[in-house]
Amino acid sequence: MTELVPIGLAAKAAGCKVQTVRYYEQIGILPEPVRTQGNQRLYSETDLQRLTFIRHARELGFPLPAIRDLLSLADDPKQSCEAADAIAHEQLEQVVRRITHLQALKQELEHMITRCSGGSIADCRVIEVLGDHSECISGRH
Amino acid sequence: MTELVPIGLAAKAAGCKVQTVRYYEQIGILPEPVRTQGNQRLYSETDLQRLTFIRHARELGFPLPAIRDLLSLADDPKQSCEAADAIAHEQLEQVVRRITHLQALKQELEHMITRCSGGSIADCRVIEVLGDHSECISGRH
DNA sequence: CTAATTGCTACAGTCACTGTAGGTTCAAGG
DNA sequence: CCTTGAACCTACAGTGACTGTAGCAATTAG
Repeated sequence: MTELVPIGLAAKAAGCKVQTVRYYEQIGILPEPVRTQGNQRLYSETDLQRLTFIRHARELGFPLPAIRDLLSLADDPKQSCEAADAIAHEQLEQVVRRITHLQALKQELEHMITRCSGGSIADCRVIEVLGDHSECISGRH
Repeated sequence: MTELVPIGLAAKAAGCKVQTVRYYEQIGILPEPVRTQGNQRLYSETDLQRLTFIRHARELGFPLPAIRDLLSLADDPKQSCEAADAIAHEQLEQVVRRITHLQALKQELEHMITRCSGGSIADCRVIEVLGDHSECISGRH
């Protein structure tokens, strides 16, 4: 008999909440696990690996549909690696795009903040800049 | 008579969808505008300014509750600038935190991708790394 | 005058969970 | 054996910030 763990321990091992594990089962990316006589879920080592895979991918920002694709690739080891590689590249591009976007925001926020001299709202640069797009550093997004 | 514009033009001017404008009214951060006899919304210059303010703040990543606060500050020009400044600083911190996080993700994705040699799934590094936390560059997040 | 566009309300759906209510099961201590 | 308390169960509502849809009514251009 291999070790079977209840949902609480499975969630803890994967670093997520109990509800999240049930949610993954509900949307069909985690298989329905074995149950006790009392109807409580018991997860096998394989189940835990799959859950860990999902959580790790989520932490890397992969959306669930992409993870679904990755899992079905992982389930079929004879398939080419290309598809998985493409998904990872797509995700990397997304991350790079988001970083670029956030760095522009950072610039603009810093610009806004340094111009605020700390008087009353009437001459607050933060409020003013927000109300006037022409004061943007980089123009329209 | 000042220029009053229908919702479509207001949305276009602010760079958002018509539904978004109605949504802002619904949650109470845009006032109910004047209507035509036929019950269609007409926006004044003041309304447009407020909408632009909201959109600009949203583009900078401010959440709506923060924008609500900024607006009530902006509505009362005698108040101190401090509160607005604090909200902007908070937002800047958030952005910086997100950039840091995304840069770590970028590292890990790149690491994962460069190790993928392009064979079959059986020895795909992308799949493997996702399934095994110990291969992370930076350990647990 | 008519057709196309734009507008209206009300509501459901998105993503990836998270929280809640009201109950049941399990493991440990007495 | 019994009880207590933690962990579990289902089912459903809520989050944020919109977005989409259905089924109409009003407006505008030709």
